[in-house]
Amino acid sequence: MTHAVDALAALAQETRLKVYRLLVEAGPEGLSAGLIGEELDLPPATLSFHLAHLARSGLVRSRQEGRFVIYSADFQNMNALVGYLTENCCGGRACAPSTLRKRKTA
Amino acid sequence: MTHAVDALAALAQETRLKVYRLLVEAGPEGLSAGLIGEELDLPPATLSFHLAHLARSGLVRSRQEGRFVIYSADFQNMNALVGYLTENCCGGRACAPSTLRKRKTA
DNA sequence: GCGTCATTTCCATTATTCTGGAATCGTGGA
DNA sequence: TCCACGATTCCAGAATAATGGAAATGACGC
Repeated sequence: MTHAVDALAALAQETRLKVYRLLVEAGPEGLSAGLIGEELDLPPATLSFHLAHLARSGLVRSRQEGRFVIYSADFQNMNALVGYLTENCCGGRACAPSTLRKRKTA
Repeated sequence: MTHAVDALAALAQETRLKVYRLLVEAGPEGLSAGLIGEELDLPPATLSFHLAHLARSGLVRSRQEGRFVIYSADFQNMNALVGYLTENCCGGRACAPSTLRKRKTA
């Protein structure tokens, strides 16, 4: 529960959402902090603040690679979050909102 | 984009997340404001503030029914949000994080 | 060890959000 | 019309989050 709130709060901010989506697009290889900052044109302190926030939330991982710190999206945790949000949907009864069934999430 | 941030911000708060999950569980019929407040033990002003927030975000709908206002989860918008978050996953390349593929979301 | 470059921490300022009591609005029944 | 009740708005105080410059940390090559 607290985890979910943290994860959602991490994404509920324009800059962090941009960072996150950039990392989702980048895939498991991830991107260095520097590249992200360049791409989104952010001052280092601001970027670091937001990256730390995302990492704390579990939605993003970081690994050191030489002088760089590489960030990447944690797809498992994102998936757990989505699961949590739709848990017990419609109290187990047949679920009218059909759109929820169609997902295959490429 | 702004929509996504609003939706995420709406859920990124313990009380609102509880309300939302309650409504997901309740299904399309929804629950009256009063019932929600009773269930979660919230003062009316606080509850109203959070319900308004959720409704503004589009994740929750409200309809008047006699003297009651009934709130219900908007499953379509939630689904759109999830889609947005995983858009362009891994830049279109074969997607290593397999967990994302398995979802069928009952 | 020393300079360089990537990233983070420190800090103060500014802005935003949460909370809940009291007053108000709106609907329906008597 | 008047009352009762459900829900919302108003307001102000308290708490929390975002921003970015400057200084500190850490890693590598020489």
